[in-house]
Amino acid sequence: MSSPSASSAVRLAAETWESLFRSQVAVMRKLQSGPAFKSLPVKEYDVLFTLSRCPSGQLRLNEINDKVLLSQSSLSRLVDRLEKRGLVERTTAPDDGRGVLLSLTESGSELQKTIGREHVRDIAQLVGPALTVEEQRELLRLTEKLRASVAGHQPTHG
Amino acid sequence: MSSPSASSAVRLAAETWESLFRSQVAVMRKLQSGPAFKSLPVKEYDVLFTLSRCPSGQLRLNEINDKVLLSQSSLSRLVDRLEKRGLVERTTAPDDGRGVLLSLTESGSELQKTIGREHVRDIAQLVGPALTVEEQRELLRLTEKLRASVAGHQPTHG
DNA sequence: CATTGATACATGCAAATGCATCTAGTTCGG
DNA sequence: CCGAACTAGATGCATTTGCATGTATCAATG
Repeated sequence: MSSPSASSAVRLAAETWESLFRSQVAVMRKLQSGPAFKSLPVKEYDVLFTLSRCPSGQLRLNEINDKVLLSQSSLSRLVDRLEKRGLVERTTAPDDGRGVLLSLTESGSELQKTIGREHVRDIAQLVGPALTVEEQRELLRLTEKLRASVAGHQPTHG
Repeated sequence: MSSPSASSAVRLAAETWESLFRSQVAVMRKLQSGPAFKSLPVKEYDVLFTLSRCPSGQLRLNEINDKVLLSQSSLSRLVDRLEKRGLVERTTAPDDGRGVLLSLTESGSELQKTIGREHVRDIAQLVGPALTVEEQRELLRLTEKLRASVAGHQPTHG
């Protein structure tokens, strides 16, 4: 806790997070202002996307909640909206009566694909020119490592 | 536009962004749930922080708006709240009567420092164990490069 | 310097969000 | 089996957000 470089280690971590955060803001701002998200807000698309990547095609609400930066109640209501538009379906979880399984409808799957294609192009246009392929691979590796480490951590506040 | 690996380049960019985004969500979720932000929401702290880093101590609202993921109107009202709490001050820009310069009050500066100290510790606790110093330096470099590239880009939609 | 268009920020209003709480289903100790 | 503690998700309500628009200032053009 008191090595010669303890404070510089703390500073480096803070600067790294700050830079990661600002780059996320910059990219996200561009992406969400694009025409891909005129028909559906990014956060709602993100739920459709998450469902589309899931092998079983179904996810519990709390699993989805881990992936998006929304409170439980906000996600519940976001899903209300998606359901009202006929893009997803709620089902009671078979093994746990409290749980809700969410799945894409045909229409939801189609909309996800349509937006997804455009979205992926937008991403490539932003990230492609910014970083070499090698740099992208490294950024992918580092952020994945960071996410994995953070996901498996206790708060430890105090 | 049609090299053999065009589609895999697109996929890599998309996966890289996805990973960056999810890691940001995971870290942010931990950070904002900590006790550091009981007294002030993260977004409001972020404005205080941004002002505290600024050499002149003053920033235009539109400059701040570039750094945070908020609409212009939401930032305007967020600043209302900060002003009402006596943490910042609005001044008309001397060289441009339309503009508003924002600066920290003494009280705002103190609160920023108090929260900031705790916040930086939390960050170090999350990022420090996740990545080596070398990896953090590389992540810092890559995200900074990405941000700089994206900031200087036209939308190019269509 | 009048006019037209653009830029910076504020505001009305509807929609989204989060906190606290509620309901229902599950788990565990006896 | 029963009841207490726990978990998943829904809901009431106040706050926050964004879109559209308003107001004031600036810049460009004739």
